Amino acid sequence: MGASKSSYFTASQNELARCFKALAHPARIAIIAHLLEVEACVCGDIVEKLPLSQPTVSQHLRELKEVGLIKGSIEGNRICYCLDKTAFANMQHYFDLILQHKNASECC
Amino acid sequence: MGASKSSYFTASQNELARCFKALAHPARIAIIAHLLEVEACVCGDIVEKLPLSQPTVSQHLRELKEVGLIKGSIEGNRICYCLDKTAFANMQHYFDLILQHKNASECC
DNA sequence: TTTTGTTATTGCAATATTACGATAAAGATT
DNA sequence: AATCTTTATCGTAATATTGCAATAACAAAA
Repeated sequence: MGASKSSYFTASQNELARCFKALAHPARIAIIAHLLEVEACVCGDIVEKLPLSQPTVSQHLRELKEVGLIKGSIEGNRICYCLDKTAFANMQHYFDLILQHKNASECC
Repeated sequence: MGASKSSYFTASQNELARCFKALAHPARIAIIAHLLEVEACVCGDIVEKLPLSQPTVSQHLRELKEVGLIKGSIEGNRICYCLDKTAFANMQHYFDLILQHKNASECC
């Protein structure tokens, strides 16, 4: 019955899926787009930009942070978030591997 | 309430999230890995390789097909699946854009 | 035509995600 | 200290995903 048999797959397959899952919501795509554009990346700014409540944004930020796509540093009262491009580079590598793979896969 | 306010976001944000969602499960990562390795890409082969039932694999294949990451062609009785590398190239472009973006984002 | 083989679909139970009000936590301000 | 500001967490309702048995659909084989 139901939901996620992650123990059946390899660690790297689970990890990769976990990273993609972090990107699998438009709000988190929007957060990333915003962090890419602005210099000041205070959490409150993101809440204002998105049509979502503060707790919901905070939850999305946590999911992005948990897979390492963003970092947050405490600045007194506030928290400054920004992208960690290393994590994005790691994910890009997955597509490199697929696209560089020479096979006859285009059989259909 | 709950679950998905996709109407609040742009079409491209929703589309991108939808593609990432297709990759957000280890079984689908495993299917892609298998299609990359083998020449013969008959559906039944995938079912044998994965620790999941035939209906479950069929459902995962449909999700991959719906976002264009794989294609399926009918071969008499069977269906031959393979990767569509164009779709992967499109997704890779997202990471290109982020990584090429010159900003002071590393503020944390 | 009946049977067999292969894949898709349906229906449903278990689990996960999403969203937010309420509230907690903690630094800043008065 | 009391209050304000900012962010995180808890609790919970609504919705989505996952997995599979049962079954349908359909071509191939007998």
